[in-house]
Amino acid sequence: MAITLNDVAQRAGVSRSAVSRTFTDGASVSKVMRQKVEDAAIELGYTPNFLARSLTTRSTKLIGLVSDNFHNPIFLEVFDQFTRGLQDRGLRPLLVNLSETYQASSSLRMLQQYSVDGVIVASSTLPPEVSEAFRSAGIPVVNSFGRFSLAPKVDVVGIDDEACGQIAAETLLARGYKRLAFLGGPQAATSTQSRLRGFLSELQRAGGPTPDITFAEAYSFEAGRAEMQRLLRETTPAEAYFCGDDVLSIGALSAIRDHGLRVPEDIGLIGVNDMQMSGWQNINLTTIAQPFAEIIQTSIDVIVDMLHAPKQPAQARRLPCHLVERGTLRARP
Amino acid sequence: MAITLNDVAQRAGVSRSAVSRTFTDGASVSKVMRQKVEDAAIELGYTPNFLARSLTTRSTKLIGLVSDNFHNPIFLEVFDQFTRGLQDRGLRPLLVNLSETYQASSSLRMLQQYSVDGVIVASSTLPPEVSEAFRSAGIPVVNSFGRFSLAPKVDVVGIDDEACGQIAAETLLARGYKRLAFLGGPQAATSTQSRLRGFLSELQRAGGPTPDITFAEAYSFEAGRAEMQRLLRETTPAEAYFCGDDVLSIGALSAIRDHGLRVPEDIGLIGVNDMQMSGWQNINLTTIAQPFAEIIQTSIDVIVDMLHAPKQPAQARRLPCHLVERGTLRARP
DNA sequence: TATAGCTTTGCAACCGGTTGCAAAAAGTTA
DNA sequence: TAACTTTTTGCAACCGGTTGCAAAGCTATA
Repeated sequence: MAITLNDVAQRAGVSRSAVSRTFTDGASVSKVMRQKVEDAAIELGYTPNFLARSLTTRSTKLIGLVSDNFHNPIFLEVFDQFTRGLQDRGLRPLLVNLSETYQASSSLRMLQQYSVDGVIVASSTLPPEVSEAFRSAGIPVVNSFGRFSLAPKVDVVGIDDEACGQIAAETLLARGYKRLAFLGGPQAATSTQSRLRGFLSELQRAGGPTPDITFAEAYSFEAGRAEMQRLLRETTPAEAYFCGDDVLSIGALSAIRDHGLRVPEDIGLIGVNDMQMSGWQNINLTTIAQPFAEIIQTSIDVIVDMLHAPKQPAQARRLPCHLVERGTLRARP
Repeated sequence: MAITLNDVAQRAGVSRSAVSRTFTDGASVSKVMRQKVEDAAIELGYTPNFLARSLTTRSTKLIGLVSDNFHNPIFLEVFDQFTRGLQDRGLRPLLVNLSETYQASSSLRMLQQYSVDGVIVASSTLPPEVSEAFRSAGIPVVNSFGRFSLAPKVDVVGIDDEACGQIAAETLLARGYKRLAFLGGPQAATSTQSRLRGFLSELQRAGGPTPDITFAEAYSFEAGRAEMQRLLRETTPAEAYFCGDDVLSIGALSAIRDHGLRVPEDIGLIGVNDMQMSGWQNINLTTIAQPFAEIIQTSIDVIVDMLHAPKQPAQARRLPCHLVERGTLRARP
């Protein structure tokens, strides 16, 4: 069926090794030999089989890209940038979608069977153990969008979630809001916890109010909407909410408007992420931007480095966030 | 490093073939042999190398998932369902992101080198030649979201774009709109052309008006917004617009509201896709739903069938769309 | 108990490549 | 031209598996 090394060798009247060498950088082949082989190869339409090659070179150029975030719109941008970045470096993303029916443990086994060169775990909600399992299995791994830690067991590239909470607190205080609230993502998510911690500590430091604290079931529109509906029904709403992320904020926004209240006049809202849609004029959400491009670039750099020099001590990197002002917070008093 | 067949064979004191057979369904192994091997395998933590295996079995279970739609939010849902569907059948998606810097031709070469078992081209904008190239190379391929044709050169699973245009026309006429317009996606996109054709032919059949016709630069929020801004500035707007897709509609919606007009009171809008966000209360777009789940399921079924019985004659399947009524068209008069 | 028939097993070749090694070829130097 | 280097080449073994084939082991039958 497909053209192999042997076919080319035979056609060119040379040894198999000769053919192999012309397709291996840095191997010793004379000009005339190379010419002969290349002619035959072009004639037959030969292209070397990467998988067979990987058997001896021990490198497949396959990178497992595992995530459980196939519902949050920001992840389309994330996948876009990851796939392009990997492609640019000659690496191939093998996509893994974790869910109830497909556990992290089976993905480890699977990625092992495919001899991936490395794994990128792209998720702000998966527990660190998922990434750690890859490292224990001897597979280079980086956890993108993971939680910062001073003594990480695997390499992590993410934002400074605490600083993020801090920025939210500063911003809301500077706008003169008095009754504040935190409307987080799922309570178990590592990102939610850290953002809350930063938010609280900055409020305390600045002598601000003690905020109400609630959590949505997920980082999703529906969850944000449902939780905000509950708050509007059962409580006296705060003046401004720091929401776990943008999609949650947009859900909350819709609940507030449905309830007949105006944003930012009656209630202020600030999110996290700065996803594309937050900039859409009919949403126009004030939010704290994550540096997606940098996180992804850095993650790829880290994994590429590991391919060449495996088993350096793990390092956690946190990249800075910044405020993006739009229309869901009132102006400075 | 990794545990191989040999290690297990040695540990269990049996031949390599015996080990191979215990890990191959349908091979002949006695109970006691299987036990011995499995014990040794578990002890050593052995798991067979899929790539080495693929060399002789000629099946990698790798499926190329190629797309150029990494910006339209619906594609996150699409990737989610594709990856899950493939995983459920033991197939692995090798993701390819086509762009200016990464052409279809290099992706063909690349996927050949990785001996993928098949390819899914998921795009409503790529020309048919992209899919056809895979078929010519002998790789089973299905074009998801591709354009219907009576004599397709490759298998296609998509919606009936013409019927879609027809539904739009019927709906707008039934609502009593008189001045209609088509605001399409990129003029070159196959989907745009067919939707327009169906729209026009139904208007004509029903004795409706002749609509204005314009095209946005892309299926994107910005493009829809820009084109609608231009229309509002330079023309007398129509009473209702049939927009190329939802994300385009949402862009148009934002332009209309910014211009001080109300939807649906001043201008009506109907999209195509029914992506998640269209249902969000702050958008609430009337639209024509694509049966994403069915298209994806069918695509996977088709490719799986091809793995077992390759080179059947190509077939184009079109799945029905349906209207989803929300808030951007006025009620029946 | 010998014989036929079926199952289980190991040998060895193969899948499509790479690579260490030694022989052959080509290039240098005296 | 002989002796010595350096480069190029092919052989053969190997990467981690699978599989056709024939020999070995079992069971059933006469």
